[in-house]
Amino acid sequence: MIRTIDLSMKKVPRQRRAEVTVEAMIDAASELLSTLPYDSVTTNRIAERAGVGIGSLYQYFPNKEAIVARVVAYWVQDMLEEVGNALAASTQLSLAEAALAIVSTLFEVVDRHRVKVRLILEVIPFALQIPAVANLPRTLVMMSAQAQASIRDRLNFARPEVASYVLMVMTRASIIETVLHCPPHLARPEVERTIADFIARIMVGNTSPLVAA
Amino acid sequence: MIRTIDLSMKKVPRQRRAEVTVEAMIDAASELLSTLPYDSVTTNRIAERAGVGIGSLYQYFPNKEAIVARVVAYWVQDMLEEVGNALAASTQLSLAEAALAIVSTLFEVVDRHRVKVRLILEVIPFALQIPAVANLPRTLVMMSAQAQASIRDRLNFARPEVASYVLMVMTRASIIETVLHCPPHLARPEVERTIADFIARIMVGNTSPLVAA
Amino acid sequence: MIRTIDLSMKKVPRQRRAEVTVEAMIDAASELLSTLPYDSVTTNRIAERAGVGIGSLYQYFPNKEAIVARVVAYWVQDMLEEVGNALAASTQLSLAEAALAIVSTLFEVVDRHRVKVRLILEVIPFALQIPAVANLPRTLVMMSAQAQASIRDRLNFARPEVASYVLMVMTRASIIETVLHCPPHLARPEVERTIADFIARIMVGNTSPLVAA
Amino acid sequence: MIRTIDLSMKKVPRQRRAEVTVEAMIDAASELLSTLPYDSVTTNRIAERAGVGIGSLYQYFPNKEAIVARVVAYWVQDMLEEVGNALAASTQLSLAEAALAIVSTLFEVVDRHRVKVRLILEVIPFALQIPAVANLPRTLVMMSAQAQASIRDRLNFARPEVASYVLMVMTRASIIETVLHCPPHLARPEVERTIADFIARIMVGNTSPLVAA
DNA sequence: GATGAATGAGACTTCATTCAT
DNA sequence: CATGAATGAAGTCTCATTCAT
Repeated sequence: MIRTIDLSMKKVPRQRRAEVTVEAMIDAASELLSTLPYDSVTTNRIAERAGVGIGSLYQYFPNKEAIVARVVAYWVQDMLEEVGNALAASTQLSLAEAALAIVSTLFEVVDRHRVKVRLILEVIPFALQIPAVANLPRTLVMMSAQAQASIRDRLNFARPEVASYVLMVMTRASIIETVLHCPPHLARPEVERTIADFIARIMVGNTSPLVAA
Repeated sequence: MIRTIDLSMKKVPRQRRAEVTVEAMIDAASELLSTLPYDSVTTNRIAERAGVGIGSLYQYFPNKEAIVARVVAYWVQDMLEEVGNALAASTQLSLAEAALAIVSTLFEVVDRHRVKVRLILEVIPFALQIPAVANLPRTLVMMSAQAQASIRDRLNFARPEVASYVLMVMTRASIIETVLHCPPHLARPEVERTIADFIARIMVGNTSPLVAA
Repeated sequence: MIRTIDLSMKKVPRQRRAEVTVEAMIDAASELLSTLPYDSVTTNRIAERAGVGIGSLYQYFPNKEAIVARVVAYWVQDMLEEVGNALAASTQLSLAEAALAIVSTLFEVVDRHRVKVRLILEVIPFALQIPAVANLPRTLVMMSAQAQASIRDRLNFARPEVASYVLMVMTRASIIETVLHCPPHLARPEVERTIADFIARIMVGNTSPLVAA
Repeated sequence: MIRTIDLSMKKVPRQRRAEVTVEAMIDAASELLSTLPYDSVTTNRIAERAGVGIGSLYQYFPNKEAIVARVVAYWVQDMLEEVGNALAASTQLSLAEAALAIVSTLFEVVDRHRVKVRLILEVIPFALQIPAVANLPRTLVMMSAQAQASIRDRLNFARPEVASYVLMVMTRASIIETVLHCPPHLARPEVERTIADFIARIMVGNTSPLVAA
């Protein structure tokens, strides 16, 4: 039922020359996707921009979906790397400080890659079928869990898994929503601080009798 | 830069007969959008399903976008109405109870309209340019504010506007994300309760010195 | 396992205007098939020659195969009509005379439609999957049987069905083969007479003890 | 007007290694042709299956037609050899016995090579332009004439050449047609016997005054 | 000699939109 | 007003063939 995009290549480039070509095609696709309306990004234009024949593109990618998916997968990989690096730097903090650190980190990364995030979440029709994207929620939960192991230990949720999930969804969604669609009359830095604050409240509140039982 | 979809009709139906025709076209479009892959919803098919000639469709709508936008606008209107009704019924509750009530309400409505929500947020490429959709965040904030006036008064955020915005974004986003993409190994009711709980924590936490001061 | 070509039209022409268009397309296809190498007969060229847009072609035919199949079906229909008429005129003859009449008839028709016969039997790759073509053997047997009812009664084959089949295959194949590929050093009229003679021998021979038992 | 396929090789393999390579390419082509739909047999696939680079293929064959033609030529050569051997074993028989022997022989060979026969006669578009195929009728006539020299002498056709030609066409065509397209409701062995019987009638009939005179 | 990356003409097909009837 | 036949630009993708390495 749930189709998954095929990321495999028709032919794996063996020679250095071919590698360069494939790279050029992916770069071209990436640039065009970031520039033109999605439906204007045609395979012909990608090939043209990459400076290769359309036939070459189809030697390595079985169809249009495949190359777009590949590009998106790279984007996600890059962004996750950045997030990972940043999170790794935020250990050894108090709960509130950690919340702010994580939120700031995500905010910064999402903001810098605003265009790509929008493409993935709101433009490319099958983006959610791309494995790297479909796994994002889980990946992010795992990453922050690892990075914040010390914090997690201090938390004491009745259902840690559910709590982590909701916490991450709220964090991620509010950040992305703010970056992409924040009403202009609200000051972004303030929104950012508020998000962090709310996240902290949730974590702190955990110590209250309301939840942990 | 930010294009807005033209919802105006080429010609306003004057006769009763014409009104019925337009309605049939919108119903047909609505059904097809809910049924087929987006790219399979062609204007010709809409006309056919509505039992009118393709020419008639273009007498009332300037292009494909227009009729799709119109359909989406109706969807949004309907859903907002339901949300409004439900919220109105949840006054006079404690903070925690109110949080749970609101979350449950939204959950239920979003879940029932799952297909349409997904179409709006993840499928129809220009949905976010449709005024009714673009205004959704503000509208929801206002609606819940009105409905929960008593609660809002008991809250005491430093920046009420920012707080409301973030609160609503977190609520909305986590609900929608859960409805559309909740990992199967998490029990939905539990997720729902957790969301409500977290929202309550944020509101309750407000009384703590951590924030308001 | 045995695929059959779909001859149905995507849309049946309702208006007179549409009928004319479809006719033009079929005529154009027929002419091009009789003129160009098969692979050069493209749908675009057919539309161009018919003086219509390529889109119009695809309104009525789901694909290239369909229009080619339609053309072939018409060809077969026309030829069968001619054969039928000619056979009807050859009743009331002696066995030998009837054999000659039938062979002559078929020879004449096949020869006049030489180009089309070649296209059907040797060029169009899927011709044998077209119902009208696939049924040809049976159809021909039936037609000649009807026309030559009086003769058939005088024959007395042990297995009439098998005998008819073989008789017709031999007749048809030798005629077509001769028309299409007769070695130039053999005089065609003589070949024709020989074929008729051999067919007669088979029928006459039937009276010999060799077969009928 | 009548184009003939170029069977010549661009370069004649001089080294033993090259010979092996060419053989591999021909074998690969033969297997693919016998296995896949004709349009799926691409030069690239042939090279791949042969375990050589596509470039190598074009070192020895000027184009796709050439290699296909070469394959077909080999097929025909093989089949003719089998026919020859079989016919050689059927001398010294009575007319009727000889007819049955020849027909049986051809039937068996054609049936065993059914797939290749179909490819040659109904699938490969230019097969009839391949010399080996174009000469088949003459070749078969000559072969059976040689093999059945004693019989031929006993026959006494007015125009031996024409008679042989027609006799062979009828035999060949009815056999092939039966193997490839015999209606399922007819028992093949019976059809086979009937063919042989009819051929015998023709030959025997020769002694009757109807013809020879 | 062998390779295989690269090519690009051109095939089929779709669908939003127009306009004569 | 309504119709639906007609349009054609533009998209995806294939495959025989070349040529630099």
